Amino acid sequence: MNLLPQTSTAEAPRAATRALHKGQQTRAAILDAALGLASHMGLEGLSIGALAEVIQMSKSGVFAHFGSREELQISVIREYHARFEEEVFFPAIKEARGLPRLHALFERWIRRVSVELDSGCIYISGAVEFDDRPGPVRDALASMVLAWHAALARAIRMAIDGGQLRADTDPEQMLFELHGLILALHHDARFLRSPGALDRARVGFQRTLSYYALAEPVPSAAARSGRPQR
Amino acid sequence: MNLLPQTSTAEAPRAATRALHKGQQTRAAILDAALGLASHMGLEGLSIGALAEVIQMSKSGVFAHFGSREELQISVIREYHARFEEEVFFPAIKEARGLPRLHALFERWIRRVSVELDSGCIYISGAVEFDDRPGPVRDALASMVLAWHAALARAIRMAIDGGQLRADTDPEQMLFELHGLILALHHDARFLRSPGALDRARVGFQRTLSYYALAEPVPSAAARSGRPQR
DNA sequence: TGCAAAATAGAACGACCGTTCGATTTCACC
DNA sequence: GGTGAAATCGAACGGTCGTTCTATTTTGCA
Repeated sequence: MNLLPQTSTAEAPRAATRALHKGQQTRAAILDAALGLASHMGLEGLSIGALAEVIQMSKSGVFAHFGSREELQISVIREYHARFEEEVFFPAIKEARGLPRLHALFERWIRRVSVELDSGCIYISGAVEFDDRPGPVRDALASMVLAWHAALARAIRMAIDGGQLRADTDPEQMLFELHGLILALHHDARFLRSPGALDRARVGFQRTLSYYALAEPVPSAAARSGRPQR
Repeated sequence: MNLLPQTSTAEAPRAATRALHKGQQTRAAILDAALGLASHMGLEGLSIGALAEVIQMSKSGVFAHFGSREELQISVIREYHARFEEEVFFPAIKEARGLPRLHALFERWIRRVSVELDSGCIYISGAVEFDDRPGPVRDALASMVLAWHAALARAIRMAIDGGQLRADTDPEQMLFELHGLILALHHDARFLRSPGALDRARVGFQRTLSYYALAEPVPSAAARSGRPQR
């Protein structure tokens, strides 16, 4: 059973048996604060000065742990990835293959995105911030997102193989639509503060499922009356 | 027939009959460049210095036209709104009520979002940038987005009244799902640079339509086998 | 053509940014 | 308990930011 990519928190000491050295535990504290800060201000809005103030450390003290702002951003992405795995992926993977697992993945994904307290989804905000900005940060972000999408596609494919979804289901297409529900949820809940968004995402999930679980291929009936203009 | 909110470019001169005074045409040129810049760097990344360089003017010269950066951002939002109206809303509203109009709205919306040359959608990037930041910029953005959503909901409602969509269709729910397709398209096309995204959005639209145009209420059949964990 | 008004330029401001460097403190281990 | 290494600090750097002033140029109209 394959997981998302390597979870190891970057460069762990060779002898990882001993308790955390001082440096690593403050580094963890910094990352924790950075994660909260980045989810509010975005990865681009994350500044070392503001971070130092939250942590109650000197700017240079914080800086020394990462060597550059870019490396800090990447570390934040990796930390988010690790938490995402722990809160969404690992619990859901324990469910039985097929629809139960797919449902668990979606339901936990929904909750991760719609928490309003802290932590807007860095995958989503990062995708918008870096869609025009090549570089290592974008690469790190993209690889994490792609890994997560691949995990979802795998779950969909298992439901197909198990006969719970139509055999002609295109996993990428279905994933596209489910991902859309998540993004709409994020938009309506976080930006518009629309209270019903969470349930709309759930309804959309059931509606999508009800289609791909159907027997006959495509009820193309009345849908084709609205045609494109060219 | 109601349009999106007032289109008037902010404060036009009382005697608007005459040709544009010098100030207004440079203001228009500035806004044009600002729009291009903001769609690449985001509204928060839009800086007066960079803008002045593009326009080949002094920083203070640019600044004088808006009085503050915030007012510049709001002006950019209004300008984007006007262009969005012109490229998406007005042409589509000429189509016959019901599915043809709804389809035209969606198709033009899709194209507006997926152009890769310039102009990422400011509605989408702005929503992510300002979902945690109250203030006049966020308010302006939200009111434009809500107006656009209201226009779409109206089009959906007309299709229901015309008998082209099921009578029990929830317009807000259907809008939520269509909006999700747009957001997924924006994500996959712009961030992941996935080439098939445009067609996936179109397929998703037809699939959504095929459901809401169906006769019987809900084929709840096999869809309920995956249950939430609480 | 001349003149008030509008538009633009240029320099300067305080603030924050990421980063560097050398001094100093704190830690881990023999 | 001492000692070398690791962690942290504080000051300073060059740069960009939005904004404010005061000149200077350009415009529109009598």
